[in-house]
Amino acid sequence: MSAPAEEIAHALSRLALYWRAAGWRAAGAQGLTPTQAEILSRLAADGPMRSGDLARQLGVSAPTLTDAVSTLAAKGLAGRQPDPLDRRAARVVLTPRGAETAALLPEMPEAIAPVLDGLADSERAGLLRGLTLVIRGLQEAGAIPVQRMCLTCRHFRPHAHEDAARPHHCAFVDAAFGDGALRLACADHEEAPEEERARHFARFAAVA
Amino acid sequence: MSAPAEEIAHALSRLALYWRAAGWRAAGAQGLTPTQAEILSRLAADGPMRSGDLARQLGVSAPTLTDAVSTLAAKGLAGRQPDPLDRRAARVVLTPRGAETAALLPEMPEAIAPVLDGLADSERAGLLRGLTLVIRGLQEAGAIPVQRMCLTCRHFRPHAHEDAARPHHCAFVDAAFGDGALRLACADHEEAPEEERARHFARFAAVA
DNA sequence: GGAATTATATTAGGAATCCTAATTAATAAC
DNA sequence: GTTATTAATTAGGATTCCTAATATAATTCC
Repeated sequence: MSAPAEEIAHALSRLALYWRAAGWRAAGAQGLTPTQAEILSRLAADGPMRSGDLARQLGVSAPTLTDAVSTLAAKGLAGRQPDPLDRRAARVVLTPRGAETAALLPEMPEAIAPVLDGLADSERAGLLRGLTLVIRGLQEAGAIPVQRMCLTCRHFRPHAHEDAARPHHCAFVDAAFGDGALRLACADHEEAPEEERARHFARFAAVA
Repeated sequence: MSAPAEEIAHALSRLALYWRAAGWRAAGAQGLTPTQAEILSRLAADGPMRSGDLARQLGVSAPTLTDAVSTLAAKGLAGRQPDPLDRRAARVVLTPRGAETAALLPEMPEAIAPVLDGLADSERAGLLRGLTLVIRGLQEAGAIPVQRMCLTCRHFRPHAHEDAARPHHCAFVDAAFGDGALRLACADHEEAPEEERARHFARFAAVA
């Protein structure tokens, strides 16, 4: 009855198709494919990364990632460095030109920005909250890699305040915030221990 | 300040990557690629369709769609029929084996169902509402094709009731419903005229 | 009615994605 | 020290996906 799970999946499916198609257009403007563009963006945001980590984050196999990095290397946008800690591993790094190109890539598809800006604050906050819960659930299930999000951070204090608009607290910046300010890739993230993560998640999800 | 548009885009981006990767696994179980699986699913749900419409719905170019249909035809899962109304056009149809295969494809990635089911009713409703608004916005911008969703349906009456839990009304089934029951691909959908669509959309979005 | 335009789909050509399976090399376990 | 295990690449091949060009049919404009 009140089970719109299929409709939500339907909606996510449509958006995933759109995202992919928009990725071709945006990346194509820089002479790249979506996978190449995504690699450049990740490296620009997070610094050099091991090949395997990139593959996991993009959800592709290791050989696919190797292919894409080789192509980027041939274009002079990325390179490989041996990892000093593990000589089996290779760290993928941006070249200066790769960093320049990454800076030209849009953060999101062109058409989506005005749509999101057109939503009411409460709509955006609710949407972000729901998406965050879904991502956290998929992480919990091992379906996607853990990211630097509030829900796994040791600085996160869900529902620490009475204020309904800003119930959560970030111990790092020592400030209250609401669902609208939830982060998915915070620079100050520090992974909380398993037990604490589970406790925070339960508390966050319970108070609907 | 309360502008989590970037975070929402971030979340959608992660989910799009996951969706694509999950699509490879699910389709692969039937010996298909994600594009092929998507074509079978669409045909199974909506009946024979013109090649161009399929390409638009999947967000790929016409030649890509032609490729995929040719591959499906070689596998004995789909075929082409000339369109009696327009002899330039070709309608893509499922073979019996194609219909059987389509029935085996999961509605959503395996890991997502328990996650969505684990959300509170209000979370699911809020998430669906937000996603519906985003999709409608992208349709309005011409970025994705219009679908058979409540927000474009002539039977839809947004906020026709006082009941906060079920404020909307569907004139087709003559029943009240809430955000959680919003449909994205309703079999009884009938496209409303432009003016009515805009009016409904404004009313739906305004009452947050 | 006939010519020009537009729309639908396919073909051509080629780069890149993406997979699984097999290989090489380095680390970890025993 | 030998045996797993792990990281990454190579090998091989089907498919995706693009743009540009082509054939055909429908539509529009005189």
